[in-house]
Amino acid sequence: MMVESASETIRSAPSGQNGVGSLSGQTDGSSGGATGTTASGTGRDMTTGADSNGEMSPAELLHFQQQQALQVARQFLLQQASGLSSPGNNDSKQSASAVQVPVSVAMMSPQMLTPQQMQQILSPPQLQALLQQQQALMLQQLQEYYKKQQEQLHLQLLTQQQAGKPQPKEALGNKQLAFQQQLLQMQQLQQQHLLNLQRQGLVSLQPNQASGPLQTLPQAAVCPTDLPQLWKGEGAPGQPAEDSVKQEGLDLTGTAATATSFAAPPKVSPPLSHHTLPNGQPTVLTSRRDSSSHEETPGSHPLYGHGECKWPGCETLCEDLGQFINGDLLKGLAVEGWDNTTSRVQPPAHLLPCHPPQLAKESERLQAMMAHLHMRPSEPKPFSQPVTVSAADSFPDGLVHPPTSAAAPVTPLRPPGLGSASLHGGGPARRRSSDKFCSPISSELAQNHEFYKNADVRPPFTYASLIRQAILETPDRQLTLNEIYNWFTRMFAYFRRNTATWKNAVRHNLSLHKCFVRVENVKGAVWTVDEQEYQKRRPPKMTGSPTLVKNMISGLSYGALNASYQAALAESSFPLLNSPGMLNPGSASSLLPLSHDDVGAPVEPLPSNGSSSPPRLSPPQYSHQVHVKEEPAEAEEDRQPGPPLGAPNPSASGPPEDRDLEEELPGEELS
DNA sequence: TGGCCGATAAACATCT
DNA sequence: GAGATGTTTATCGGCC
Repeated sequence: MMVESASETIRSAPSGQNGVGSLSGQTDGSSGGATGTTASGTGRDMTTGADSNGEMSPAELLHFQQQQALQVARQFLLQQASGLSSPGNNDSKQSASAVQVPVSVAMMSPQMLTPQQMQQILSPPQLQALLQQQQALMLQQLQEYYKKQQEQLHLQLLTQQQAGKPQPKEALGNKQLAFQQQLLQMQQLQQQHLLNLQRQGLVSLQPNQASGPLQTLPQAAVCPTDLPQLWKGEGAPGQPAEDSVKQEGLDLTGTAATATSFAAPPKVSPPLSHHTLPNGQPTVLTSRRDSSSHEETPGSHPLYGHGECKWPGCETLCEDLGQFINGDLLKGLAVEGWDNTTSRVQPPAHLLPCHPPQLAKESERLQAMMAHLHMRPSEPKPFSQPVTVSAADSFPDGLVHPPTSAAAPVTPLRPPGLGSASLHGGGPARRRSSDKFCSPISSELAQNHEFYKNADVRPPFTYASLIRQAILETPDRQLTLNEIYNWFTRMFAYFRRNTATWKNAVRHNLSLHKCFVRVENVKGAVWTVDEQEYQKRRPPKMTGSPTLVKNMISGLSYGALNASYQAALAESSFPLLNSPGMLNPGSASSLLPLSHDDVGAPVEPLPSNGSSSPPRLSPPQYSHQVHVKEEPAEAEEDRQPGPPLGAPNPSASGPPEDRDLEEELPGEELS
């Protein structure tokens, strides 16, 4: 009964995944209307956007940039996937449950790789790096675009002034309105993009950031561009943030929470109002069209509705549209200090500040968003998750809650670089070949240490692998049971709960597998690893399996690409990649001998593979591991005295030798 | 379909 | 006696 219920609990996780799929499908469907039909839909948006101002609208520019970046990313991923996805890969099996397509990436370019595949292939740091590059590029081009846009506006104004024909206020207001709409759209699209990234777990959002207006972040946030400077310009002189207290639709938490309900946007709110677009979902684009229609409709204005200005945070009461345009809307210019008589050739940001506090707020938001995208690895990152039905119900914020407080497995994310099976709530570790062959535990842990540390995701490794990793990470190559427990809880958020279950499993594995040797120490009993036994227990039948061979080879090539890509990304000063846990040679070297624990064993039975040394490993080490199983016991006993790294520990290296003889010597204990 | 492997649960023994 | 530790068995699911 207990087993049954437990199994049900485990099986409920995949259903949760299906929930993701269904919800994502929903969202995808809704987004498909606006952006899912990238080819045609974008084109429509582009036309509408171009209709209004005769140029590329911010929406389409943003869209275009996203697609460009994703296209590059996908091309890169395709190269990897071509090697990774073997015919027998689990993709086919995933397809049933992988119907879900997370919104943001898929909506931009549904062709080629799916976001899941991206997540499978790329580790979170890589994905984050990719996204950050994408964001940086996007922002840069947006910045250029707005520069041009503002310069054009300014030039037009100057021309009109010099011609002595002051532009009618209404025309000016319309011009400015169009630009403000574009600004809003850009912000909304960015938020939408960010939200979608959060849903996919590609970007984390700290609760404080989510709930708290992003303006609390320092101004000197890691901003790849000087866009905030441009935005602030001289027209937005450090407005007090108190004026921007009202955080309505743009609040990311709210957007996440209302993600499921946005499909039915309020009908009464103006399209560009943040009330209307609580989560910046693709309705932004739809609303763009709506806004165009609004502009065409006399007596209506996207920023005006229900007798008040719909500019976020303004809500100035206006009796009619004319009063709104001539009064509230243009008042912003006067407030800002715009002087039609002066010929200022200043950054045209001052054209915008109809409501300077709001502009400052929005600019701060943007800053915060960009700063958020440059999150530091050291920060506790409650990795966001794809919104599942159950998770969305229980965790409206869409974030992974602290594992210690999590009452139920959340399994928010696909463990990086691994198959979707790793997502199965209780079953990821049940995968055998794929995770072992394609994802060396040590390198995986080295790359995604922060991920597993903070995300309540079950590591896709067997208990034996984890125990071994824990033991081998120590200088002495030995750990007490309690220390192993501590390592588990320290390294994995997942193991901070259900302690009885996994601790029992740990003990079970320690006792069950011969590779774990119990040694009586002065401090008590410690556990060590018998590498030979560990390698022995590896399934040797892989030799004849072309699929596994291909997987393995693909994994190696992936490692090469991964390394090169990480190196390339490292140049972009991506913090995660420079974090000690990522590419730190020291930590990497300490883990290096272990990194092929899962790869080396499968590789080793392949005679021809000996030449193709894994890129991530130094040839000597690799060959060393290869010999572990092939060499006779006496040869490996020659190696035994010295662990791959660290000082040889007599107590650690001794027992394995005894353990090797254990099968013949019943009395296995040394003591 | 069966075997293998890993996860999980549980019972039991031993030790502190 | 309680808890931690260690061993063993049984069952189930995933994968090949």
